[in-house]
Amino acid sequence: MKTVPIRVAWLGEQDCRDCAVRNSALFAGLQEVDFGELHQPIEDIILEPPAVLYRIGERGRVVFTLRRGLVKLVKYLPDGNQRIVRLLRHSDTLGLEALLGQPYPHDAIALTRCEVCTIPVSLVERLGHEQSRLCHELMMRWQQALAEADRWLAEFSTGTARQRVARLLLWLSETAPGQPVPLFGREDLGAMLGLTTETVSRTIAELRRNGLIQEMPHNQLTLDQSELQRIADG
Amino acid sequence: MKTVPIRVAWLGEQDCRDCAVRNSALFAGLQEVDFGELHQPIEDIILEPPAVLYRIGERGRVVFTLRRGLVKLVKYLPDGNQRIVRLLRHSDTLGLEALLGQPYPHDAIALTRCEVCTIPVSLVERLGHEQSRLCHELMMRWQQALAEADRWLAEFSTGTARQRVARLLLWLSETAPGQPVPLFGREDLGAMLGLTTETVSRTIAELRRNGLIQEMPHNQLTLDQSELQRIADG
DNA sequence: CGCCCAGTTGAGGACACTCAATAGCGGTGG
DNA sequence: CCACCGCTATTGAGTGTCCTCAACTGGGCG
Repeated sequence: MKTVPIRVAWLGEQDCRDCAVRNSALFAGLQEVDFGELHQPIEDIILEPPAVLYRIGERGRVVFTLRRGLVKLVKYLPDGNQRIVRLLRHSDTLGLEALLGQPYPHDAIALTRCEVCTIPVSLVERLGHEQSRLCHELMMRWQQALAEADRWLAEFSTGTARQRVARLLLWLSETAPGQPVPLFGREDLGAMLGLTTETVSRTIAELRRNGLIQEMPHNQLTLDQSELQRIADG
Repeated sequence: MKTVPIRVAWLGEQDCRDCAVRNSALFAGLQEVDFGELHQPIEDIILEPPAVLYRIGERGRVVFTLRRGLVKLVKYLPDGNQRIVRLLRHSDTLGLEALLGQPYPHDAIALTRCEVCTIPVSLVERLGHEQSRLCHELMMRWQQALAEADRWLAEFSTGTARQRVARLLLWLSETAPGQPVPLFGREDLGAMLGLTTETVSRTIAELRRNGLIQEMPHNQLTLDQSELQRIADG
């Protein structure tokens, strides 16, 4: 059995050469010839929200690359409240802790429909011995995660409710500026921003009334980027 | 010239074999024999607050190991306000970004008198090619930094002012429970906790009135650990 | 149809922020 | 040695934002 509790669909083992995130994924640094090594079971699965990738405290034997979708990393406070410490998106890596034999430090839960590669730790270790480039690539991953963590602290836990919401919406639109962004439950939004669901609801309602955001089908939003940026900057 | 702007004292090159943080430092995983490689200029310097280790945007060619003291990592918001995203302490590593050729993403500023090892990136790279254990050690560093970052978000940017202050004081006493903890400027405390200086001042004054903390010489505090823990847990 | 859950909206109050004045502390210079 | 200055911490009053508790709405689904 794997550590992936909910497997909605299974795309089958597939060659990373064809991966859509080839250039930004973990094995991007490998030469073509190295892919001969990849006859390991790298599985590609699809998760429907709110599927659980892993639970806090579990010791997994796989790391994940997120090919599509959004995943939240959740911690729990002494009083039982949840706090979302980060979101992961396209080409981000999850569960690097498994490489160090450490238990996962969060719950990882899909916020949208996700496409995820599961890569056995044993494979990474084997390749890592010969491929110092893989080692470098892994460090890049960690560094990126750290930069995001710092950004979350600085942007999403600081300022007024309106500023935080605006910044989060802009963050969500970063990958594809101008495109509609998915909006999720008020409870999740609150846990990301350190606000209550009611405050988030009110703030979003106000942005909508002022025309800074517009509802689209499928819970998608179109943003007034410049105006939101003005709010975000205070 | 080095990237260290303020060098108050220089202890001279020294063999990492004798380092006080040998077992927890970056090169802990290396065998005795490997130290033959270490005829590189690993410098050991002392910084007085508020000395600057590095500035945001700089591209350094050294990583740092903190042997003694506290260092703050500072980001700046669009409105110019600062936000301290993390503190580093005994045996923590700074500036890992340099290993990836990236600019430092924060200002790193000494909060207390600090003793710091500066390790040239070139040295780490050279050793890393042969020593996969060093690679592993580096990943541990990154993971630890990430765990701390998440913790800061969850603990110090959530809850009431009293809870945040209590958690920060407990965090400061973690390395040496029961020992007095250093207290720094209200402005820094505010930037760590996402509060104003006045609120921090009021909160600390109240804790003092209630006997949960006691002033000591040299800006040191003794804590009522259990009672503070009760507050921290809400 | 009616339940259930998520989102919205409202009223009231608590908490933290703002602005402002005061107090304490260390350094400097007369 | 003391007076003065500058800086930080403290304290106060008033305001605003966000939280709490509660009622209401609306869509999805059995």
